[in-house]
Amino acid sequence: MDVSVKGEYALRAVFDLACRNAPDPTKIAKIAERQKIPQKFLELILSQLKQSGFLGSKRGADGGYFLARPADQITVGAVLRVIDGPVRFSRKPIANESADSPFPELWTRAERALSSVIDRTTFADLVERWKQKRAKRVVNWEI
Amino acid sequence: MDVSVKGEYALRAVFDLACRNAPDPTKIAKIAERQKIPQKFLELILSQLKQSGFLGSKRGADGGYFLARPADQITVGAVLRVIDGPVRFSRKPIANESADSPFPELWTRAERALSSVIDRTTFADLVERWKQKRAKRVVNWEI
DNA sequence: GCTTTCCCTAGTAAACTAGTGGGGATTGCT
DNA sequence: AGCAATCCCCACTAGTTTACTAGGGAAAGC
Repeated sequence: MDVSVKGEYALRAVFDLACRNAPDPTKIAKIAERQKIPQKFLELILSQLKQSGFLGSKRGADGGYFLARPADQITVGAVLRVIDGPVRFSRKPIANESADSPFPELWTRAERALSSVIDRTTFADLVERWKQKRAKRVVNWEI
Repeated sequence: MDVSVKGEYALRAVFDLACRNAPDPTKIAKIAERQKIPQKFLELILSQLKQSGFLGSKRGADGGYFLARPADQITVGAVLRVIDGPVRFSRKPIANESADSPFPELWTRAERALSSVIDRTTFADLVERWKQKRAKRVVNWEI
């Protein structure tokens, strides 16, 4: 019922890349350091995110990872789904289970409510909100 | 990210009791049979639901379990919380984690969306909806 | 007093989580 | 061409959680 550590690492990594929207690649080691993620574990995650089409990479010295699409076309939900599996509220129903129960309908309602949050939030949104928050804090300090 | 089998068993058990709103107790074995739940496992779950105040019980021959409150005062969310733990979308943040991230706010939004579904749905609602669905099906058959 | 029921503690196989380790294969730089 | 930095890939593992099962014990009703 909650997103795994791996899932949160994935989100943080994509967010890190979305923040610096430069086209030049960022090294695994840098992301790992900034986001406090075990490097070897992060390698696994980034590789998976690349396979799924969210990230691109460049090898060799001065290589690294970068967003394969603009940040406003990557949603939190999509990233979570490839890392943590389908975002359900209930578990997958087993085959010959009688559907004669009121719960499946409830689960789809719950999942729709969830999706309406995480599938409408892009990393561009997150970066923007985060910058605004930062700005507000600075203003408060200056008063 | 999804409710456990145990959680679903608990919901089905409470639903079973809510359907027959009789005040006389229902035996574990009956619930287990109707809902296809391993009996010993169900004992564990019912005991937990009693400790949490949802159910009452009566011992001896002709004993069993019953709802401790009317069905319209038991929500799906409340039952799930005592069985599966807090209904979160993200995991509990560790202590010294820098909150300097855009995600906590997103998680609270997701959790609010979820709660708005499961904390507003009572077992009385479920029973009513289920009966209506049944009725509709019968009508269709009669046409 | 005997059975039927709830009640309680412990254990356990399988699956999953959160990593680690060891080495390749590519690329860019000099 | 040589070298170092980087991504890439596969296997392995300690620890935790899940979904149960075993084996009784205690109380209530007939």
